Amino acid sequence: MTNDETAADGPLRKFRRQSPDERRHALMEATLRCLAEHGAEKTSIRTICREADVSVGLINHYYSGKEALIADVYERVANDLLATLRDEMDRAGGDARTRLSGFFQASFSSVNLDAGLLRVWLSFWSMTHQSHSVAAVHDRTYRMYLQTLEGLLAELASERPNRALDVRLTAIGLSGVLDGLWVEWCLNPRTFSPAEAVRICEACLDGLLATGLSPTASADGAPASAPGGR
Amino acid sequence: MTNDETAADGPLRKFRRQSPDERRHALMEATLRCLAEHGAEKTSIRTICREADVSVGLINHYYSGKEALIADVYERVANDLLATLRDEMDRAGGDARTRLSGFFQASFSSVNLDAGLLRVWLSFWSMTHQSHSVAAVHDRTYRMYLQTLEGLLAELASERPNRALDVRLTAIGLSGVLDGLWVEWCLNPRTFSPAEAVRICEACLDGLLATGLSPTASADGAPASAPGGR
DNA sequence: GCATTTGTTGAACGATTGTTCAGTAGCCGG
DNA sequence: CCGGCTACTGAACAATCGTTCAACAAATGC
Repeated sequence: MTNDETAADGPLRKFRRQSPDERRHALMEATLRCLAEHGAEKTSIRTICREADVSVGLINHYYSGKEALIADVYERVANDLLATLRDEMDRAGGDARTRLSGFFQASFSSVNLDAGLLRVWLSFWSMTHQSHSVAAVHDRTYRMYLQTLEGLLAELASERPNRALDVRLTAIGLSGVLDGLWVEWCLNPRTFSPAEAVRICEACLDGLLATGLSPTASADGAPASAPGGR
Repeated sequence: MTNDETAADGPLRKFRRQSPDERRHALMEATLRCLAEHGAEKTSIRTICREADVSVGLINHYYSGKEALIADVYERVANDLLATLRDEMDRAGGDARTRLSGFFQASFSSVNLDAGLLRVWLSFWSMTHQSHSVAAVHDRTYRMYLQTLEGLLAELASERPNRALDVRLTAIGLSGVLDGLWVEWCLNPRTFSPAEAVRICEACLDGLLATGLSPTASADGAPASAPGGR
């Protein structure tokens, strides 16, 4: 079952040589499955190798260590996620507001709403402290994530030139709601539904757009009754 | 230095007997320091015992295992955080809107903005999968956290009876922004400032209040241009 | 002062960790 | 068909993991 050799190969072959690219990809996939299933704490070199159906020594042949492997997986997972979100966003519609809604809905689609996926991201985040490379991957991918949101918001702002809008802060706020709700849903799916999460994001976006979060406002965090607070 | 015996005790005493409550408290504090410093992966029974200046066997005398100890720490940390937030909130002012601002500011005060503290929470969250008790602590404490926000929002809604407001969903949204921004700040403090985080929360709150998130709205997550959207 | 209670120790257990490296074997050019 | 390259194996390593438990010692009551 774990060995999908063609039948003609016979039982004699001990292993199959693969190109570095193929093998690296297989190792990353196996690592991903292990992280999702057991979490970072229980994911050992041996667990990964058993999942990938290779021997313990192979990982250190392709990677300098466990840390480098996981950093590589992080980069791949983050890029895949962003690509998926962008696809769904573009599929949603033409104007910026509709595409933002598509972004929200894709964020809370069944593909992403998985406790295993949360375990994967928690593993990455826990490693940012001990591993420079993992922290670097986080910075790089999160910046791209923000840039995607900023692009949409800039487009949306140009459609409504009468209002000022701090694109950077608004994007940060959106990513905050999205991430926060996603984490909480994965930790306890019974608290709210994905559809409710999307509605919350829409409402927050409207609030961020109305306020504008203009950079000219006072720098300190004074509470100050909100200007449009009625 | 680690032994603060009174001078008269002399160098002969090997250890000091303590009451179960004292010892349990000391073990929890030591565990907290270890989780903040090294993360869950590198926090072993031996690390904790060295930090608490006790022998390896003592933990299993007070707790059924590592898991039970950490669940206990989780409960304590979550309760302490909520108590602090409530204090700062009440200190902020009288009306609900001002107290909510106080809640925001306390969430992003220097006490909470610590990468070590994030490591602690990541440890807890990663364990919800393998440990029933840790998951139970999360459910219980997060519910109390939500109830605090819901109380403030209900109070705020009663001050403005003309608008409908889904208190539950709004509280979930707020907790999402707060958590999401907090996690992201701890992962990379250079992206935005605490004061900016507070401003974002205020703007999101205004948006949530304006929309009302009334439960009568369509249940599906249809984008639909927001009713009050200018 | 002595016996009792029990908080505390620390050696020892088997299991598992990441990494190393000498050796094996699949595959490709000849 | 055969040498050579190298992807690959897997035993072995030292270190560390969580847990156990018999022995020890500090406090308490007598």
